[in-house]
Amino acid sequence: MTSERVLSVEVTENNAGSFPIGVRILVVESDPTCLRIVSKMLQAFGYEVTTATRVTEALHILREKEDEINLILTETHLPDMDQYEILETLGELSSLPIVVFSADNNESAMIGCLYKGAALYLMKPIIKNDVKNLWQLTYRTKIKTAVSGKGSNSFHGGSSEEKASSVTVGNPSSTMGMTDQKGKRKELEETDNDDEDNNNLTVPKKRKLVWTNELHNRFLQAIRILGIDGAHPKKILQHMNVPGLKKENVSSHLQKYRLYLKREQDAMLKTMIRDCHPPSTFNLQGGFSQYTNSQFFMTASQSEYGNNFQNNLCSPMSVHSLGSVHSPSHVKSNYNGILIPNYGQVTSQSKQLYPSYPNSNHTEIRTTTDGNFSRFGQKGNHSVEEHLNQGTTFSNIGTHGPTFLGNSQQQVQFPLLQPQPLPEKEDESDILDIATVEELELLVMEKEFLEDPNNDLCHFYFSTYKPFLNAYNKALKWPSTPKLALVLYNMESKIPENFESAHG
DNA sequence: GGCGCAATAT
DNA sequence: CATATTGCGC
Repeated sequence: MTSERVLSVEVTENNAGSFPIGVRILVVESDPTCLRIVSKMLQAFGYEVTTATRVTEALHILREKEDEINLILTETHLPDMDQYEILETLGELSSLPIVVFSADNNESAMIGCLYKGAALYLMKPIIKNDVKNLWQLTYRTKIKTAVSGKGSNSFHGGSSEEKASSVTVGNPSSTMGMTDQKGKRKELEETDNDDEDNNNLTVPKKRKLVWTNELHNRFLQAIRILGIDGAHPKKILQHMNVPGLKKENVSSHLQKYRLYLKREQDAMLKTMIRDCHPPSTFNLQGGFSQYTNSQFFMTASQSEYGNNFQNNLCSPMSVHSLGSVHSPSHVKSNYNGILIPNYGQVTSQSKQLYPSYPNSNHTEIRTTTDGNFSRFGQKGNHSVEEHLNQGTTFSNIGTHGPTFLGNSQQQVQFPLLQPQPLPEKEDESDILDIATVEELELLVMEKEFLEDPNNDLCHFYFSTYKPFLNAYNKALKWPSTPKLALVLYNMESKIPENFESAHG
């Protein structure tokens, strides 16, 4: 066992590297919960996911549109087929790399699968690092198969949008042609290329870039590093270091981002003017300035819905994304006992991201009344419950080079809760089993730090704290609002009696 | 030539 | 709808 973990190359330093755009993975797993979690995990890394619960279904999908799939990730214990048979059948039908995952930890099963053609054997529970670099398997396959077509530099790159077909206009990069072969091969093929034997088991003709959480996180991170002055598309692109990403993508996103910020800010100012309650707790600039790093903490009183909350200093968009960066050790409680980490802030000592919009702000929760921006940086999930954010840090932004399969270093590890007894069945109870503010606070922190699929405890949250999750998800609709405060607000009716006294 | 911005296209 | 593309002024 563990051999697959050992097998992984551990590319120490440049772990940030690149990550997949437009890589679609077919996940075959009969257990819906597991399927969901794995899917989510994959999506968090920017993969696109197609799911199947049966082998037959998977076969169907492959027959229909194998060319849209880049990799198969399958459980080994499926109801309709024997484990090795699965591999054989899938292998016959498609030439896609097959990665299996299973709870089987016996060596023979593993070896058997590998022998039967699996490219990789992952053990359940799957963790973040297991899937992080799966795209590289597709890359390998691609190269192998692409050789026939174009010789050397046909790097469809696990990267993104193929400009492949269509293309209304002439061509963007005809001039440069294939000059780029160095460090970052961001450009893809020219418009006219693989005609003859179009090996379409490469990346499909996904042309529109989807700004996933991960992608957006990188975007934000880059901006944060660069500061307002350097936050231009070109630089951002460099810092993001995502293969396949083009400057135009960044520009476009940046444009949207700024627009968003502006609207946020406007709304904020309006509400400030309307009822200018001076910030009761402390003054933003002053209050925050002591923390120059990425850890801010804000106080939030759960008493008032309206105007007691401090807003984030920076991009509301970053609320979700940056959440994962802080270390809980910094979190202290005070005031009402509630202190939550603030996400997104304007770090970069002294320089603010968007000076034109005063960052000092204290506003109401309802800065954006309808929460229509809540989605920024969010993957396009619909059901509220699906809103699980991916926490990821990018400690080594700026380093280049591809990473390899492997679970190298863990970023920030949070000491956390002991595995709780997990009620087998879904607890539909509306009553939260939370006695103190500290517990709740912990829960919020833990959720943010640990919902990270990296941690198995996410199961725990799913099934146990449904009311909390609901409230939390509701809270996400207001990006610039301290989450905990909203969670509290939303849970108001469900907070146990002793709740108040706990922090009184 | 890059950038920001707005309009327009997809 | 989110993203891409284009055109214009800087």
